[in-house]
Amino acid sequence: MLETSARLLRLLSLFQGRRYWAGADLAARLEITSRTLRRDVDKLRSLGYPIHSTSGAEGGYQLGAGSAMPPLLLDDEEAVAVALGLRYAAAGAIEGVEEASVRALSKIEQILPPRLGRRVAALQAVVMMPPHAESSVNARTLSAIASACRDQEALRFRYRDHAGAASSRSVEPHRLVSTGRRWYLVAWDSDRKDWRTFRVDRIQPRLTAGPRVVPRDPPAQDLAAYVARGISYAPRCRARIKLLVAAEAVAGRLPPHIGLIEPIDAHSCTFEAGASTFESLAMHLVLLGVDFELTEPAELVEQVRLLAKRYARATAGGLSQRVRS
Amino acid sequence: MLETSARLLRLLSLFQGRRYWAGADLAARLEITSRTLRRDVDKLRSLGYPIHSTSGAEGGYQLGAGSAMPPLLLDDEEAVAVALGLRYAAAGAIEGVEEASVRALSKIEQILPPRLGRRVAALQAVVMMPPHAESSVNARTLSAIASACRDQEALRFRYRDHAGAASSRSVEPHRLVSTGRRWYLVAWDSDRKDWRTFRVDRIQPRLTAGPRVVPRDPPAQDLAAYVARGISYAPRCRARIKLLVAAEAVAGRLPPHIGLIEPIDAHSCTFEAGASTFESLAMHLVLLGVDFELTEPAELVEQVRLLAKRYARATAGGLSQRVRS
DNA sequence: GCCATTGCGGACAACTTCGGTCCTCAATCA
DNA sequence: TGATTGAGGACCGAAGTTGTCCGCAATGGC
Repeated sequence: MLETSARLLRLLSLFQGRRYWAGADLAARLEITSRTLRRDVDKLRSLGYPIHSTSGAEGGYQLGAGSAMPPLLLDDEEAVAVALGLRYAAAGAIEGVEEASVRALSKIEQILPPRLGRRVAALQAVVMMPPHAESSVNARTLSAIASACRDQEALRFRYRDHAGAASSRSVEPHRLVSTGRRWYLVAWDSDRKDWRTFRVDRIQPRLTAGPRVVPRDPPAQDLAAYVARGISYAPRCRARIKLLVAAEAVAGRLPPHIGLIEPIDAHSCTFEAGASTFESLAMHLVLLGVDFELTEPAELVEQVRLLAKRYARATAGGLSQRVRS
Repeated sequence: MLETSARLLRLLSLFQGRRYWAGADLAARLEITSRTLRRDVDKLRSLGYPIHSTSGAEGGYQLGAGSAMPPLLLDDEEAVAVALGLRYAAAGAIEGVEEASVRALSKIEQILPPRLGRRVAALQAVVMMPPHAESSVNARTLSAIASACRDQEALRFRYRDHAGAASSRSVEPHRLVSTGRRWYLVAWDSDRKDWRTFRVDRIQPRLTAGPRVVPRDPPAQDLAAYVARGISYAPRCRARIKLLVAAEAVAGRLPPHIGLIEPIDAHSCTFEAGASTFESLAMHLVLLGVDFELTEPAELVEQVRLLAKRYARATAGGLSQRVRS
């Protein structure tokens, strides 16, 4: 039933536009009887979307926050805003989500209607990059490379190596890696027949998209570590923290370039971490969301205290979670 | 058919994760025969999603950019990145999309699973606001107010007026308006029984959400103009530009606070615009996407030339639009 | 030019679902 | 208590779904 599918999508979209809906209103909007509406609501529920309802006068339906992310239905303006926000985040303005931003960006740019793409480009042209992006990376370049990685397309670009010498490269891109300060592309160099790591800010991609290639086995399991070794990146601030949970419980909960988790026993482990500032180190610690013991260094202790306060303030002003007043 | 709807969504999500898919792969993923896959593809097509396909060896399917925005299917990481990027954009970092950002933000925060909401809050606590946000507005406050407007909920907050005197307000929020420099809330003050305009950066919202209220007629049709009058906001840079299209053709194509469109005749009109810098004025001009005549002021002319160049550069490095290499 | 590969889509049949109608029940609030 | 609103069972005709089988068309390597 094509019409049913479309209607479910419309129903979701209505719920994203407004929180509360009376059953009669929804039924009228969708041009169905209220019985069918109830059935549709049931369908959404059985698809995993938590729709609360209340009886009586002033009753109605409301979509709550579930355990999984429902599809986001954006109008044109909103899509442009999201694309711009992601470009910002991907450029390094928001530490900790760079890789996810690029992934989301390549998703949205792939399906963004051309007329909206033009608006994004126009707005982007005037927007300044975040001040602390060390070597500003073109969001479009990032997104293009990310797409090539995802779609397994060969890529040709001009590259300026650390000595300043320019060369033309032809590669099979494998993955983008962000060290938190810079972007790197791990790719198989077709000419040199070996894996290479490229700094993205030194890449000038060609317009032409290459043919599809079969994916190769990556040069290392932990690409973040592979890149880190290759570029001898030495974070200024380091610390060893004892976490009061099992190693498995935190594995994969934080970007891998942040630090190493090593088990001590069944309910504690060591977190060896490095970052460019104690502030960001403290943040990642808080992000882990587990109990830990921390005595030194003093700077980190202080930062964690500061963060705890900020975090409290930030959450104190939050949205209420009530179902109904 | 519930399963069919869910499968269509999964199919869309697969397409957003990778561009090219062989029919057999898709069918295997969805555990259906290739015939059913073709039927599903047809369904998506008839729902308006442009899915291209190619025959022959190495053939396959690919989702292109259509004329409408398909639902965005994000994983957890990506959702967090989007929420953070939007908070950034809403805070004024990206001129021109503030209102859309807030709308998208309140959409996504409403359905964001709580565990992701915590991550957003944690990351947000460490992220600095954009440097040029004149009076920094808490993204959470903005999002809370936007939700209240959308859901027609009464709102109580503490307000510090321009003299610095604090008061407690109880309002029926109507709409958020961004002048490009600051956020304002247009609301019906329940105590004073009149419309009021509040500067959002002076609002300290209460946690408790109020009861739902029936929407009132707004105090003016053009709320942006209403707010602008109320705050006597005088942009430093002004210009009158002759646009070579009918007034109707551009109406509603740009944020209303930017300027006024007045018809001259059937194929031209006057654009009276103001902005804080000639640069942003030039941007909005380019954004209109129509032919125009511009001779003065000289600063604006220069900015438009600069912008045209930048715009060209920005689009020159773009993603290719090919269907297949 | 041949041939393998891959997508296209019609036809069919067994089966499932859909959606309107009609009904009773339960919760909520004035 | 009564009005309002959601919940959901029963029924039934109409409509959609899916796998199977088929021949056709486009593409690219040999």
